[in-house]
Amino acid sequence: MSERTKRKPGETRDKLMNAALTLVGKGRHFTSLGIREVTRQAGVVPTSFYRHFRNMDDIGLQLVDELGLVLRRMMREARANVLQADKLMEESVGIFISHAQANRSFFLFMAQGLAGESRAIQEGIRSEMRYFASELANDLRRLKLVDHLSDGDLEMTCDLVVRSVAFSLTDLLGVSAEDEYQVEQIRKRTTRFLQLIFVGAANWNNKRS
Amino acid sequence: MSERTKRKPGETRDKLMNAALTLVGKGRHFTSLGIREVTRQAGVVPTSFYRHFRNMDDIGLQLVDELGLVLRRMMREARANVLQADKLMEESVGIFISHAQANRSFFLFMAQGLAGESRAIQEGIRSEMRYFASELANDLRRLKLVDHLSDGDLEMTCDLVVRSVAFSLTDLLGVSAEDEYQVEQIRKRTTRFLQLIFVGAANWNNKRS
DNA sequence: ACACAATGTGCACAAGTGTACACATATCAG
DNA sequence: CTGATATGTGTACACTTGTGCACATTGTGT
Repeated sequence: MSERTKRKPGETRDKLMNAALTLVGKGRHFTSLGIREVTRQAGVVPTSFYRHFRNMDDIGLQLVDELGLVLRRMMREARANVLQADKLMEESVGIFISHAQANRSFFLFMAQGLAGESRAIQEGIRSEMRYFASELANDLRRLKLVDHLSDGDLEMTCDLVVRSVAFSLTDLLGVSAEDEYQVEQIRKRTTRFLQLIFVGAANWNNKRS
Repeated sequence: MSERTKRKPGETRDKLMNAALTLVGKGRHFTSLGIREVTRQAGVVPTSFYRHFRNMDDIGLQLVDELGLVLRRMMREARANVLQADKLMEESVGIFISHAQANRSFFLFMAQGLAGESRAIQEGIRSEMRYFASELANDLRRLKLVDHLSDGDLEMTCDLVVRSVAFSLTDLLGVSAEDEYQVEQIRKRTTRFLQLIFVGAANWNNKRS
């Protein structure tokens, strides 16, 4: 009946995760964050941390899960907006860039985690990327754009696409979102990368065997 | 005239840089290393650090320079060994993998630095990669393998190649060098990535306009 | 309404950290 | 050889860190 409860369940938990993300967004590296630092940023007493997480690795893993949600949202939007095949890559790259900017901290966290020091987090992020690549392969097959490729080759192509885009991420996160010129450069280059890859995929079978 | 001096110039400096590298090799992330930790590993008193470096970023930058040397050595070996064009990619990937394993710590440091928290180190590594890509472009042009590509397109292709290989690095560094099966998988996949890219490059002009 | 579990707080402490300062020793130029 | 300079060492201090413990507050199922 209490109209407004002073303490919602999981409130501090969210505050802590947001705090960690905020610090990452400010340029700190996740691996170098400490428990006290995070709780301070969250405006919470240090010991509260242990009510929700065992250690920093733990909070990292939970951030990976949330990262998964962000990626799914992005995929959903891409599927909804990319209708005609000819603009496929420009559109996709555009959607990717706008999501990366809207969730800057999340993507920073992702880029860091790929070479982070926690094997578990690393594996988590890698797994998200694999999932993303396989969904991409499904979509492409459904659109009948790549009938000439074997399943294995299609998977490889999508893997390379996802990697290339992920690498562009580090370019993108290195420039401020306001620097429109630089962002535009990155957009163009990433798009061309993808086009190059798909030209390769289109002519793949001719070469092999 | 002293046959053996007890203290060689720059000896501690090297010990410190090796110590930092060793710690990175052991799985620690460079950004999370502290001055005391490094000096301890080097078997040196903490204050000695300041005789050679201003702070951790400084030592990181000097490591980037040494990384440059490692990369040059690798390029030289590649140029010497890759003679016939048909085996070009297998050979190159092989050389890359063996160098990456021989200098594991250096390449770990490189992979970490790409998303590290020091803008300067990040920029340094990025610059090494650009240099590498442009040298690759020179070599390819010299071998007359890519006459149909404009300078810009060739540069882009090489950029994508370098990025893909760099990303494979994170795969490679994630498995132990003794796990031959996994290493072989990575070798195959990376080679196929490069082949795909070059098939794309070979058919690039047909597509564009 | 009540007891219990979940969550938040304050305090404490040992350990580790960056770095300043004064001093010792080695190397080198003249 | 002699001083100057570069390099290494020991001590010290103010802070920060992770985390254990006892206690306060809140939310929930019955």
